[in-house]
Amino acid sequence: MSSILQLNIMTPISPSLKLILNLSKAHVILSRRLETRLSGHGIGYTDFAILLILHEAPGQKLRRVDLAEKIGFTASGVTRMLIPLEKIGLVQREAYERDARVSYVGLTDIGKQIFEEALVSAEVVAQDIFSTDTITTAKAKKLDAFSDMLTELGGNII
Amino acid sequence: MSSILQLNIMTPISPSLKLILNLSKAHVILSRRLETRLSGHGIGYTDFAILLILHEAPGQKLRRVDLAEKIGFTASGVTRMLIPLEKIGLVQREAYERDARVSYVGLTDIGKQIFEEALVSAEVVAQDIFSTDTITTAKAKKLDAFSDMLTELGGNII
DNA sequence: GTAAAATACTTGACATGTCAAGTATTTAGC
DNA sequence: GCTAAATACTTGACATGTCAAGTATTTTAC
Repeated sequence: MSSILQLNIMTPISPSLKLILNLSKAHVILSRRLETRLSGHGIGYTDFAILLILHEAPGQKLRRVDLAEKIGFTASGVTRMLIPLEKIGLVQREAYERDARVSYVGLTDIGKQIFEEALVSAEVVAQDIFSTDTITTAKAKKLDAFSDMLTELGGNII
Repeated sequence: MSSILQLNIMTPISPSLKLILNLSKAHVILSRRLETRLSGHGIGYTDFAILLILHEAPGQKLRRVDLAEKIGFTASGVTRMLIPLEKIGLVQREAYERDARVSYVGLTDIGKQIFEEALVSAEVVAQDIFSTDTITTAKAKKLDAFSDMLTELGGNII
């Protein structure tokens, strides 16, 4: 530091690393926006994701370990997240007779109803975010390429 | 439910909503991967992001409120995250004589050194993630478009 | 068949944030 | 210039996860 004017001459941050950091921030911004809207239905962003995954699953139920893999949590995290959802009756535990280690999580009728109501709100937010007003330079066509990239990066919830 | 075979006939999840959920999962996967590598430098993923933002800031310092906006946290979150970083001497608090409400956070010499070492590790992970092996269909050329989209979605850390 | 390894899940201790409220200081409006 | 509003930051209480370790059950390998 011989110079008083500290110019940032070397900023060797690669585009790849920038992308990862920017993706994290985008997640924070977007999830917060959905969270706000979903709170009107009494559930959070993660709760919504869990309900959605169960809703799309065959028989609307899943092994906890598979749910964990889908949503990107640890098994422990799934156990923790499901506790309040079971308590308010949106999901229920189902034993698996062929393997006593396994317990399935299934969507209840109430859970399905709450999810479908919340989905409407979530879609409003999503459409708002991706309205052509806000997304200008990157056109709607590019959404597919964007989604493909996300999937390759591990983002394959649904 | 009159049918025994429960077909999922209606799955009206829009591409926009899917994209948001997949983006969140991608964040979890990617940040976990970086976190693992950064732990060897004694810092976490968020710590790294904070150090990076400060490193790129003019004078390598920032008001806490501006740091919060950059990283996408609440002001409270920034206060909390900075406590351990101050304690181990990677950042330091700097008073602002023109406004007593404000306190700047600046990178220390040690903080700069640790960051630059951690950056090497982070870049290795980033290059690995975006190596053409893993990213096949979406080519490296598309990274720019992807980054543009992220920026429009609020992902503008750097 | 049985011991060892693997798998599914839970739990205690803790990290990393948020939200609502509070303090201190500055700015704006009259 | 003085009061009210806005801004910057912190703090207590809490939510949402992780990690390491533990339990129970099943599978593998000999």
